[in-house]
Amino acid sequence: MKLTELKAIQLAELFSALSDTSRVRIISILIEGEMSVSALAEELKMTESAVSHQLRGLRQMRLVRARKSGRQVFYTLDDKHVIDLFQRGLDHVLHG
Amino acid sequence: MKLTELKAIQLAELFSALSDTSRVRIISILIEGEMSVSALAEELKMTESAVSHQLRGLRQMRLVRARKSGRQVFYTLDDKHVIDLFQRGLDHVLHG
DNA sequence: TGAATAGTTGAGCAAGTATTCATATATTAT
DNA sequence: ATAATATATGAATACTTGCTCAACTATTCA
Repeated sequence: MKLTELKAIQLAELFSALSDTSRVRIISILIEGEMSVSALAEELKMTESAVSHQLRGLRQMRLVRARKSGRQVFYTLDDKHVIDLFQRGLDHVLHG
Repeated sequence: MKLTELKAIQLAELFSALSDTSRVRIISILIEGEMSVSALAEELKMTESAVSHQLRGLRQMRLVRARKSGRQVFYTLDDKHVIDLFQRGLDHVLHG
């Protein structure tokens, strides 16, 4: 197939977005709908700081979008392609 | 969606398999057909040791299978689901 | 048998990453 | 204005990971 080095890097980066347990859990929750940082933190039993750090990464990868409302920030999923990959990966894990 | 911790870990591990440039390049070559370690190493301009280390990981994840012939070892792809994920990821990278 | 070839493996190192902690910013409430 | 709340961020730390190097096994060739 002979990928260029650039394409190989981009592909690895794409999958890296989903290669961490915390990010996987964040995404699995956001599939239900938008949620604030503190609500995510409570759900995940993680500190708000740790969640915020991961959300920054997901933001930079354009996987989530932030909406500010008062002093809260609500996050939603923003990349249909990656979410589709996520669902397919999940199918694989759940049934064969 | 509320994944169990175990499922989240398994999903992250699945995507981790494809989250490194070297592994992506190895898989992209093996899509064409089986290849020996040294041939892979030459194609990828990597040492045989580095390739062998990555192949071990891919073997443990059941992504590739090894076939020994004389003193050579030929590797082929072994997990259709993950290869399907790979192709979808590639589509995403190649066209939008 | 001895030398050469193909691959594997473990140790060690360098680079990357996720979390915590402390601090900073922004918004709301009193 | 002050205090409290929600989030973001930088530095430090602990952990992970991919590579190199050296040593090892297995196979073929002379």
